[in-house]
Amino acid sequence: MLHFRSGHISGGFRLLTSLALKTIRRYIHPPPPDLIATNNVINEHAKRGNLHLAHHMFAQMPHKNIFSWTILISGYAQRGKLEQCFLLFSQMLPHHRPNEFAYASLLSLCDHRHGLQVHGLASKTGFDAWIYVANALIAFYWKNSCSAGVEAWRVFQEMNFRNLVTYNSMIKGLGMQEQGHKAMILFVKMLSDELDFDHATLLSLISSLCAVNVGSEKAMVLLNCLLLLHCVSVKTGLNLDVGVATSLIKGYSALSGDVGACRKVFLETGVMDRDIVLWTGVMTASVERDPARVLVFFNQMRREGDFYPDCYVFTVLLKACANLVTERAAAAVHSQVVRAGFVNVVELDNALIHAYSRCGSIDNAEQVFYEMSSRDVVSWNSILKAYAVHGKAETALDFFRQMNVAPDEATFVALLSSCSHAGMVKEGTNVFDTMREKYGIVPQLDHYACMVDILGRSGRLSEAENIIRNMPMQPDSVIWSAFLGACRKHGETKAAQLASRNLQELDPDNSLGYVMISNIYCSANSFGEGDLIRKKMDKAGVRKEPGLSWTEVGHTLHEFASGGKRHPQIKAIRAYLDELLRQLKEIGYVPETSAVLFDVEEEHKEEQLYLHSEKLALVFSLMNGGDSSCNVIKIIKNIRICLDCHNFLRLTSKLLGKAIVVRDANRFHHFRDGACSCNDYW
DNA sequence: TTAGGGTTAG
Repeated sequence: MLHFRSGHISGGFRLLTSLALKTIRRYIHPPPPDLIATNNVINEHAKRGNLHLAHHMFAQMPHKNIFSWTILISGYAQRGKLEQCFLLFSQMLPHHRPNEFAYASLLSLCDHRHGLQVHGLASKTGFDAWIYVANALIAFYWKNSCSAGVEAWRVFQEMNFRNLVTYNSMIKGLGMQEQGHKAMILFVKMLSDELDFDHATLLSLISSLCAVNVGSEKAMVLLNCLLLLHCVSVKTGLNLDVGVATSLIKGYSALSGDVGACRKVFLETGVMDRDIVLWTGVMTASVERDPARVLVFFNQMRREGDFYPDCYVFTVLLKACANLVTERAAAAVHSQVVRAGFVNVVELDNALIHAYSRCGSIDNAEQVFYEMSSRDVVSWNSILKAYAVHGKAETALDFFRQMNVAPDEATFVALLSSCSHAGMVKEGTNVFDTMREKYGIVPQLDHYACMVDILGRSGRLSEAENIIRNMPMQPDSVIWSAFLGACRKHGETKAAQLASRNLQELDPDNSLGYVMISNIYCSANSFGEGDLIRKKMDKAGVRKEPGLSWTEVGHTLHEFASGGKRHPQIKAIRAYLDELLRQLKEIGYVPETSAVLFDVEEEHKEEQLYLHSEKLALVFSLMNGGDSSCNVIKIIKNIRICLDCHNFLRLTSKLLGKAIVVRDANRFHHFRDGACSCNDYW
C-alpha cells in the first residue's frame, strides 16, 4: 500500500511508477528459486542472531537481490549493530535502491545525528512518505527528542494515512516523555478514527501512566485511567496477554501501591503463559510493602517454570533482602549470583552494596564496591549512603574526593546526611555551598532537610529556622520533623510548638507531630500539657507506632515488643536481664529515667526502661548464643533508640566483650568496647 | 522486516 505526504505527490508518483515497473519485471523474470531459498535461510539465521553465519552466506552469494541486503541489514539492526548496518547500507547503494524496510531498520537504531542523515536521504528518494518509514521516523524522533517530541508530532501530522503502529509509536513516545495524559487523549482519538487497538497499545498506554511524575491529585486521575484501561483489557481479553498483565501490575504498584490488585492481575494470567518478565514485575510490586512475599514468589517461579533467574530477578531479590534486613538471605543470593556467572553487572553490584549496607555489613558492602570493574553514579551514591548511615562521614567525604563520575542530587543527599549523622556542621555547610557553586546542582527538599538537621541538632536553631524561612519551596513534613527533633534535643518548647503545628497540618496521620511535642512537655515535667497533646492525638485517631525490635537467632527472626508481655520466654528473659543489670550497675550503668516520659514514680520508670524492646532482643540473643554465623549481635529497631538503651548497649558491649550492631529508624550504631560509632551523637 | 512488559542510590 502506498501513501504520500502532501508536497511529495510528484516524487511519490515517480516512485510508484518505478516500483510498478519492477513488480511487472519481477513477474516476467522471477528470481531463481535458489536465490529465494538462500534468502530464507539467511533470514532464519539473522532472526536468531547468528549474524556471522548469515553474513558469511550472504558474502558467498554469486547474485544478491534487494531482499538479500535488506534481510541482513534488518538482522544487524535488531541486534543494535549500528556500524555494520550503515556499512551494508552504503555498500548496497550502488547496486540497489534501498526499500522502506531498509530505511525503517536503520532508523530503529540510529542516534540523533545518523537519524537525521537517514531522514534526509529518505526525503530525497520519497521514501519518507511510506508508512513503514514514517512510523519508524516517529519512533526515532521520540527516542532522540530534545524538544518534547515536536519532530515526531510533525511527522504524525503530515501523514495522510495512519495505522495501528503509527498510534502505538506515538503513545509509546508520549509515555517515554512522561506525557501519559496526552497518550490517553491520543488513544481516544485512535478510537474515534475507528482504528483497532492491540495488546501493544494497551501496554504502552498503561506504562505511560506510571511514568508521569505528579502530585497526589493527579495520581487519582491516573489511577482512574488505569482502572479504565484494566476494564478495557478484560473486556477484550487482552489482560491475558503477559505483557499487558506486566504493565497492569506495574501500574497498580506505582499508582495505588495496592499489592492485592497486583497479585490479582498476576493470578489471572495462565500458568503456562507466565514468563520471567511477568515474575519480575510481580516481585517488584511487593518489594517495598511485603518483601517476604518476594522470596515466596521467587521459590514459586522456580517450581512452576523452567526459568533461570536473570540480573533483573536477582536485583529485585537483593532489594527484598535489604528491606528484610537479613544478611544471611543477602549472602545466599550473592552466592547464587556468583554461581549463575553474573560478574561485573553494575546494577547487580549496586544492589549488593545497598543490601549489605542495610543488613548492617558495611565491610561486605565495601568489598563489593572495591571489586567492581566499573562504577556508575549509583555505585558511588550507594557506598556514600552506606558510609553515611554507618557513621563514617570522614570516609564518605574522602570517597567523594576520589569519585570519577559526575555527582548528582543523590550524591549530595548522601554527603549531607553523612555530615548530619556525625554532627559535622562546618563540612556540611561547605558541601551545601559546593553543590551549588561548583556543580550547579540546585538544592531540593532533601538537601534542605539535611541542612536543617545539621544546624538544628548542633544547637544552631535560629540558623535552621532561617533556612526554612528562606528556602525557595514550601517546607514539607520531613523538614518540620527534622526541626522538631532538634527542638526536642535542645528543649526549645516555643519553636517546637510551631514545628509541631506545621507537621500536624502537613502530615496529619504521622504520630511524630504529636509524640515529639508531648515528650518535650513531659521532659520539662509539664505532664498536664503532655497529656493534653496525647488526648488530642487520640481524638484525631492517630496511633503511635509501637516500639518493636527484631533479632535473628538460628534461622529465625524473633520479634520483641516493648514490655514483652506476649513473649513465651519473658520470665527467663527478665531473670537474665536482672542479672545483667546488676553487673552493668557495678561498672557504672545508671538508668536514664528522663527517657521515660510518663508521669509515674521513679521505680516504675526504671521498670519501664528495662523492658524496652531492644533490651529484650539483646538478652534473648545472648541467652540463645546469638547469631552463631558471626560474632556480632544484630538488632533492628523500627523507631529511634532512646538514651537509656544506648547507654545500656554501650556498657554491655564492654562488659561482655561483644560487638553489637543496632539499626534504628535513622542509622546504624556499632557498639564495641563500651563505645558507639555514633560518638553518642544521634 | 517499523512499535510493544521487568532491575540498582529508602
